[in-house]
Amino acid sequence: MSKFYSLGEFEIVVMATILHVGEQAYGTLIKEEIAERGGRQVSVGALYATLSRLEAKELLTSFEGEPTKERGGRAKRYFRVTESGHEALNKSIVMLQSFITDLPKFDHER
Amino acid sequence: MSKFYSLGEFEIVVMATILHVGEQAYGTLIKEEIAERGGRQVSVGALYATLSRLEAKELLTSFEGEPTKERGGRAKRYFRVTESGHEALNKSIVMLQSFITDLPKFDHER
DNA sequence: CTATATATTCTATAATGTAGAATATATAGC
DNA sequence: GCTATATATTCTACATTATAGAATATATAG
Repeated sequence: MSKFYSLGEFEIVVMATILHVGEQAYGTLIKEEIAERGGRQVSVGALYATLSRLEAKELLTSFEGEPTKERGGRAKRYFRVTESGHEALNKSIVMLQSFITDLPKFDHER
Repeated sequence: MSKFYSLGEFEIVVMATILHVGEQAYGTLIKEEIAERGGRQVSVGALYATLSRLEAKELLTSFEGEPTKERGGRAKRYFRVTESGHEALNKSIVMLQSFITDLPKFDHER
């Protein structure tokens, strides 16, 4: 019995991006992918705070990976969407679509 | 020169609903339409707070109308989406669509 | 003038969104 | 082994959005 959480706008972006990126999804790469796909700048703080909150709600899980071999640096933390994360994302998307599809055209009355 | 505001999830819902409802868009009707269209309960406080914030950002305008003739009661406050409101909504939708379209299927690894 | 229906505003609080500094940790090169 | 540097995440702080429900306003019916 998984509790339903309605996702915020940025939460939807983050969850969807992890699915797009797939197995290689870790913080910095997710951040770059969001910037590229959405033409939108994201601060590290914004992203990691959201990742942590989604993990706390069990919509994501994470595990430690290896540091980049090329040049070193800190180890990556990889993220996966959980099954209830998928449900929450799908529900949020379906719900949003019901509002944003077939929008009447803007009627420039002045 | 209109400043761009990225809309929150509920803000998108509210803006889109006003467009769907059209000329008759006032608080209580918007609330009912959201409940019906999205299968989602909305408290009066949640809705009016959002309407006020959107109006403060000039993404909506409002004007006083007449009270309901059928039984009386307080006058309605009608809402209209402004031109910059339209822009903001469209940008938010396009941005979101770039994330939620062509989502890879969930791969039930366990 | 009181009961009731309709509608919005007010008061509080929780959750989400956001930024940037601080920290951790790996490799390269001397 | 140090030091510089690259990579990556965590921490700290605060702003904005989201949310609920009580309180208030105001119209008509009787």
